[in-house]
Amino acid sequence: MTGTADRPRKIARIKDVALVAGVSTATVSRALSNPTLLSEESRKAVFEAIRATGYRTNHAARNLRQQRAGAVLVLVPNLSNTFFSQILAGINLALEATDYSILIADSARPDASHSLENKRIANYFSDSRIDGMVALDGGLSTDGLEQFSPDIADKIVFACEWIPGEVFPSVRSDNVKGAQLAIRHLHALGHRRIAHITGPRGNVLTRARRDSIAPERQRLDLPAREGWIIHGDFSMRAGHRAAADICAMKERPTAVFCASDETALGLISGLHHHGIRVPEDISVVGFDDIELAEHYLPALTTIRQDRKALGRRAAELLLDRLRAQGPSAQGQVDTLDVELVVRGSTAAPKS
Amino acid sequence: MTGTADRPRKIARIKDVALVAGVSTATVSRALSNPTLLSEESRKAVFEAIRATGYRTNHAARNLRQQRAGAVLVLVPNLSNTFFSQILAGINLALEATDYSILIADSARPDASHSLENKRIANYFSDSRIDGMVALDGGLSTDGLEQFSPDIADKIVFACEWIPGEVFPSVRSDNVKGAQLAIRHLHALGHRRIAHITGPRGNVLTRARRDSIAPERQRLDLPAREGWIIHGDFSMRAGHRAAADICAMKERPTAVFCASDETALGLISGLHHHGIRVPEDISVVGFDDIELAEHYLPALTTIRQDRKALGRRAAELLLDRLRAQGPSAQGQVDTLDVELVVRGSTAAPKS
DNA sequence: TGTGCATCTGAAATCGATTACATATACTCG
DNA sequence: CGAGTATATGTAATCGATTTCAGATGCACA
Repeated sequence: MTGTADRPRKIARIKDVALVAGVSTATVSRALSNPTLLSEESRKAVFEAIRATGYRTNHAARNLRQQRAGAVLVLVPNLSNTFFSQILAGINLALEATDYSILIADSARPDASHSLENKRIANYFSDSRIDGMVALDGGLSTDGLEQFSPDIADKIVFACEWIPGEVFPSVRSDNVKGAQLAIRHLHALGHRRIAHITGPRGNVLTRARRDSIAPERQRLDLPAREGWIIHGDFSMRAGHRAAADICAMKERPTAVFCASDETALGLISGLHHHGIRVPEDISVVGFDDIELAEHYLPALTTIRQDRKALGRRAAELLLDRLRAQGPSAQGQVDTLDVELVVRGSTAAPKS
Repeated sequence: MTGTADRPRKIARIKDVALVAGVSTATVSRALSNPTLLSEESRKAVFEAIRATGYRTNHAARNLRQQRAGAVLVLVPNLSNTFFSQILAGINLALEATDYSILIADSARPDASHSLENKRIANYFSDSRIDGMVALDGGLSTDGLEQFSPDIADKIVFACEWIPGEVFPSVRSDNVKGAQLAIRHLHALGHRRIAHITGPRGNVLTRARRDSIAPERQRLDLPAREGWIIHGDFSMRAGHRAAADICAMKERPTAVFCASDETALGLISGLHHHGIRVPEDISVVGFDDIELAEHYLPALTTIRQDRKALGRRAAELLLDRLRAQGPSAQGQVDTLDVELVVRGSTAAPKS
């Protein structure tokens, strides 16, 4: 009692369908790719035969003939980092309706050099395993990418991060606005001494967020101290460590804008260990609005970026490029809006 | 000034290599797959030609000929859920050395029925897009999977979750031991009234963890109340909501064991809103040891499961099965150890 | 009636590798 | 020395689809 009907022992090929339908394989193929070409009669016969045989297209054969791979690579800086799952979800959303599969690879290979790493990526292309790539890692070295032939460069889109000065199109959040919103919010609450914990050195997001602060400080006539820019790396640990630095300052800031939510949470935790309360003693603003931000104690005031949309847009952009024939416009940048989400970790400074 | 050497305008095929090396395509192919078969002379010639032409194997062609797909599907219940990225990282670790690509798909399709969903998965196989699958979703309905032909059933491995009573091999954490460790730890601290917030109804992990509690309570002679098993769904929100329930109890528990860290964190946050302190008033234990657990306020006592190892083992198991010829042993279960990590969210009960 | 065009279909080439089979050569051993 | 084996290589079939090209049919119109 395993099933209602006997299953064919072999998987049906297009030849079998043609046989059953009493037509040629060409006709079956056309029925699938361009049904209007066929007469009503053969169309019916073919679809009936497909149903009867349980036929499904063999992708390897199709891809070989059509000189495509049918897959898109998503290059994630670090798969273990939970930050990227939302972006991945967005990419998946855009691609699951298409006949492109998603292939993932982790670009964080501590043992491999940059050039080796880039070779590995290029190989995905030349192996004809992928047709295009969504890169989440702005840290790819330009050297290696230059070695990509120009038509491969047309098949890469960056999401979230990007390579400064390069031609690859990218989708990113409005990091400048995010930083401005954070500073203005703190300023509006009455804060003047505002510190910043940065992301990792060399990262484009680090730079975009960090460098937006100085002009904004100037505009609002806020003081600046060198020590108020604290080096971090987006991690909780970085926030935790920064707490000690901040406690040791003689001119202690009353508010800290962190380049990531994780760092903000680590900071709050670290400050707590030092007996400093948030937001009573120090206000903290994050960046990202990860799910946890809402549930932390205190709930985190942060800059929300829509990671799912980021991934989705990037995938759509890539699809456009893959479907387009000739070389496409270079350096297209798609900037997604961010918004300030005010929660419990910010308040007016004391006194 | 675009590069140092001219790049061939067309991608080299095996035929080109053969031409350059002065051998047949068969010899080139053998040089790649089984070099010892060749004479020193031709081997050298071939490799030299490969280097000269920049030849890379076309995977579509190879896969077509070898009747394989060269990819493995990872079925994730919900890509947005950050829980799975570590497992994914583990799977990646095991597969990146092989010539299998990782393909991901999200099984959370609210619009689709189970049978449709299962069809979609089966299609990945019959499309010859994948050779095997690592499923992280124990919620796959058995109905659909029964429709898979037996040889497809040989190509599925479960990680983390599993389908009770089914033949698919699986890799899982020792959920029973985890629950026991949690209860014993609380008992050792002096707690007697211990509540539990479960995972989602119908989930195998929910059941495994929940059902391990009663025997342990009995063994330790701890009281049980019906209300002390609170229905949840692994989410923070569930923990948040449960806080209200707990506060309303006339026989309030002094400790809560949560089926997930996220729920535990939500609970702590919720309890805080009600003016109940952790661990002073109520102790809380989680399950998973997500990165955040260490950095929360208070740091979370929890059961650590090695998600990366989970993914890695599952992938290795799948590889074994794929490489094996005939049908393999059914129902193999690989249980990974868990450990108790004691942090700040548990303490002896007051008075 | 014949020409021209539109519509539909099939035969066969093609994508790029792997591999079964055949063959050629060298070597071993009775 | 000849049969038998091992070694090295090439020829051509093969995987399963798509697509070019050509042919067949039917119809409109001069």
